Amino acid sequence: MASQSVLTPQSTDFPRWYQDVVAKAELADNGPVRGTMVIRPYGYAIWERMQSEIDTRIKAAGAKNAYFPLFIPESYFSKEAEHVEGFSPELAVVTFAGGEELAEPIVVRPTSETVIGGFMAKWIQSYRDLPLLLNQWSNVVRWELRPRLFLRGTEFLWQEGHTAHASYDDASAYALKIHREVYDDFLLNVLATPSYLGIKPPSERFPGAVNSMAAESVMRDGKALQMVTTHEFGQNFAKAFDIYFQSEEGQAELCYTTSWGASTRLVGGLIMAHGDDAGLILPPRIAPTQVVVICVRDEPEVKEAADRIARELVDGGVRVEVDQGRGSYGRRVTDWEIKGVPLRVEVGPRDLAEGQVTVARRDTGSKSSYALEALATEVPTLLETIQSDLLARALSHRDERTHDVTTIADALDAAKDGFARLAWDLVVGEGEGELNAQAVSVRCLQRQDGSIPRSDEEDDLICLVSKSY
RNA sequence: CGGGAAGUAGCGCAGCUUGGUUAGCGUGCCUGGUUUGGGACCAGGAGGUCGCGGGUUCGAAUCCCGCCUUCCCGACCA
Repeated sequence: MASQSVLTPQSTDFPRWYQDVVAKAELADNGPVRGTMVIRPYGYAIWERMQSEIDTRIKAAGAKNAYFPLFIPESYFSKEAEHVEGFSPELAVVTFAGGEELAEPIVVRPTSETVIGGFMAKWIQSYRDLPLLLNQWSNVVRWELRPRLFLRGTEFLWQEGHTAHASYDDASAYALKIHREVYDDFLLNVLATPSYLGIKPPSERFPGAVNSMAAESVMRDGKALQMVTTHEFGQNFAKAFDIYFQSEEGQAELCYTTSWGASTRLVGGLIMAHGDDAGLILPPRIAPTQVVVICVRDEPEVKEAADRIARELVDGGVRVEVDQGRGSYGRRVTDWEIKGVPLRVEVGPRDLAEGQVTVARRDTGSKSSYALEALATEVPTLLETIQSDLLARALSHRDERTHDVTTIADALDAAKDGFARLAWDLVVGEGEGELNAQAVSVRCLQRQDGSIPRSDEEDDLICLVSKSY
C-alpha cells in the first residue's frame, strides 16, 4: 500500500520530472518528425482554456481575428533585411510541389509579419483606417535543433497579433497595453505565474524590431521561461512593405507597426511553474476540470450521490468530472493528482452516512469534510482560495529566487538557481559576454521601480539575468 | 550544428563483452474471481519487424558501416 513516487522527483532530475509529467498526465507525445508534437486531449484542453482567456482579452483590447496563409513567397522575406537574416536558419522552405520544381521557393511561415505587412499596405489608405488591429490563431514552423515538448518545437501553435498605427506613440502605447492588459493580466490572474515584465536587451531583440518586450516567469527549478513577447517595429516593416496612409493634412506617411505572441510554450511554463513531485498543479481558472467527484466505492448509492453533487456543481458554473469508482481508490487518486485537478470531492459510504463529503486540495494535500448542502456554495469559494494561494506561492518563490547583486561574479552565482538583479550599466557590453559564456542571459531590462522602460537608452536601468529554457 | 549517452512489448529495464533452438523481467493491458477511505491480491492470457537500412557469417538483439529518433551539455534561437 505504501505509495512510491510515480514520477522522477524534481530534486533528482528536473528535466526528467518534466518529461514524466508530460507523459503521465497525458499532455503530449513526440511526433514522428523531430521537433514535432502531438498534443493529446488533456493537453489540448488546457491550451483551449488558454486560448479562450487570451482571446477574450485580445478582443477587449480591440483587435479582431483573421487568418493569413501558411505559405509565404520567399521574396517577401527578403524585403526586411534583419528579419530575413534572423529567421533564415530556422526556415522550412518548399521547393518542390505539384510534381515539379517551383519557380519561386515558398517559405512555411515562422511568423507572419511579412504576409500581413503586404496586406496592411493594401488595406490601409487613410488615417481613418488606423489603427488596424489584427490577430490570428495559427501554427508556425521554425526548424529547431534542440526541441523540447511544449517549450521549443519545430511546429507550434500560437496567437500572433499585428497592428498598424499612425504614430510612434500610438503604436508604443498599444504594444504596452497588450503587454499589460492581455498578457500580464492573463499570466497573473489566470495562470498564476507572475512574471518580470521588461524590455529585451538589443542582443535578444526580435529580428526587425526596434523594441521587444517580454514577460519572464520563474520555474520551480529557478530557471527563466519567456512566456510571451510583444514587439514594436517602428517603421521598419512599413518601409519594407510600403504601408503608407494619407494623413489629415493629405500627406503620405509611413505606419508604425507592432506584433505580439503567446504560444503553446505557455503549457510548458504552466507545468514548470506550479508542478510538484506528485505531478501537475493547475490553478482553478485554467484547469479544464476543476473538480473531480470521486466515488470511493463502486456502489449504486455512492454513484447516485456523486452524480447529484456533480450536477449541482455544474449548475454553479464549475467544470466537473465524475470518477465512477472502478479500480482501486489509491490508484485513481494518484492519477488525478498527476493531472493536477485542483479539488477532489470524495464520496464514500462513510461520508454519506454522515451527510457529508471529503474535499481534498491538490495544492496543499489537505483534506476536510463539508456538509452535502454546503458544497455548492463552498466549492467555488475554495477554488478561488486555491487560485490566490497558488499566486501567492508563485510570487514568494519568484522573490526567494531573485537576488540583488552588484558584480558579474555574484550574478553568475545567483543564476545557478535563480535570477540576479543588477544595474544594466554593469552588464551592457563585456558583462553580457561573460554571463553568456556561462549560459546566463539578460532576460529583461526594467526601471528601478520595476516598470517597463520605453527603450534601452534610458538612464539607470536595471536588468534581470538567469539561465533560461 | 558540436560533445556525450541511449534506442529490446504501452512505460521502465536485463540480455550484447565471448554470435547458436521457442528473447526475458517489472509494471501496465485483457479475462475470471476476491477486493476497494492513498498506486490491492490470486489465477489465466494477449502483446516483439530487438529503431531503420546495408554488411560480415552456416547463423546477428549480439560484430562492422550508414541513417533516423530520444535525452543531457553547449552553440543557435520573438
